[in-house]
Amino acid sequence: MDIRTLCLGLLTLRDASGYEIKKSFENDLSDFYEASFGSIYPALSKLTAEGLLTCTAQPQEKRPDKKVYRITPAGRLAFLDALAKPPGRDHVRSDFLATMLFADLLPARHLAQLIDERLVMHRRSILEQRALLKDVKSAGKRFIIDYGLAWHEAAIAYIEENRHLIESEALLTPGGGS
Amino acid sequence: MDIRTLCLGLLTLRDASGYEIKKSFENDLSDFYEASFGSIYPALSKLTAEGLLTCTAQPQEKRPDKKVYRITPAGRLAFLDALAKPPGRDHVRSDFLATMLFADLLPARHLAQLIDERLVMHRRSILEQRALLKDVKSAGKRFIIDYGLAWHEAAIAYIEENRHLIESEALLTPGGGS
DNA sequence: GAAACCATGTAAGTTGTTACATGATTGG
DNA sequence: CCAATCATGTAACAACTTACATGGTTTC
Repeated sequence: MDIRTLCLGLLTLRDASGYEIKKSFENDLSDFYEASFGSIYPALSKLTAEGLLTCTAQPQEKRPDKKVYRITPAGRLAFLDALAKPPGRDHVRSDFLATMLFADLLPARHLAQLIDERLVMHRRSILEQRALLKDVKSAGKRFIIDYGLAWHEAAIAYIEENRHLIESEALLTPGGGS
Repeated sequence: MDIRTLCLGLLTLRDASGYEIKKSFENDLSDFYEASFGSIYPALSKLTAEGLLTCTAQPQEKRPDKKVYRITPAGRLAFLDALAKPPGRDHVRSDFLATMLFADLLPARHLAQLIDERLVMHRRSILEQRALLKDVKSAGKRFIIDYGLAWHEAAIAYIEENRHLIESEALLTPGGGS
């Protein structure tokens, strides 16, 4: 599913501006999707040009107009059509895991630090997602946020239980450099 | 980490041809990285041109020469340099989870089928990864394959325990179409 | 007073995929 | 006999990110 289609989908949940859609990507969707303004704004313009969205400009003083998008009936149909197609497979790309593959090339301290930071990141994500969960009504949104939480917790558990397997083989270089 | 750098890294583990590197991506790395021939072959050519790899063509009868790449000392340094930089954050993109966000727009049967297929996919991945695990010696490789297994297992557990939350809200459309 | 937030948009650049081009061999 | 495996490579295309362009407001 491309950004364009996801924007359309998010607008089935509520009317929103490009900026608010970006926030959505950074909050609820942050664990399994990303999008920058550079892809969101053009997507919204194009969808509007195609009649799948309408746009109402709310004049704001001393600021660019806030453009609130609303999905049209044609937009809803188009989105249902996209949803009906079998979902593609996940695309994952983890620098962290790629690095762990080469754990034995890293100085022990550096490796330990990377792992510690990873754990911190997971714990921070858990706190953020839990905070979001409080005012979520939609079952779908709750499901995916909880999924993210379960994933972060599983990752923490796995890493804590197994880090010794790679740390015991890491390079034992005494002096790091400076 | 881009494909280019990962190819370089894989060649720190053993000499390999482009074809074999592709296999590696489809096996050990399949859960958290992907790469097509269209990115691998040009990457290897470029790395060779830059002196980070050497290439030995093994003539094969009735087949294109098999080009076996080997990392050079300069290549090793370049890779260590890349490893030293802090890893970027994960990039995940899951069509499945995006679809689940809109579970209430889907006919109940379709939703149930998507979830069932997802579970099948996870179970198949577990079998494949377990098979790979048998002849793995490197601690790093073992760590990441086990990580994948833990992830698949956590996903199955989560989905089985929570699918009812979205399935009870799915559209109750009696006739699907045909 | 600096950083982050609000608010939109474009253009250039990166990175990668898909499809094409070629073709023998092996296993079911 | 059909599909998969082995084996390499290129060109066109897609999709997205980064950086630029602009500028007031709120929070620490």
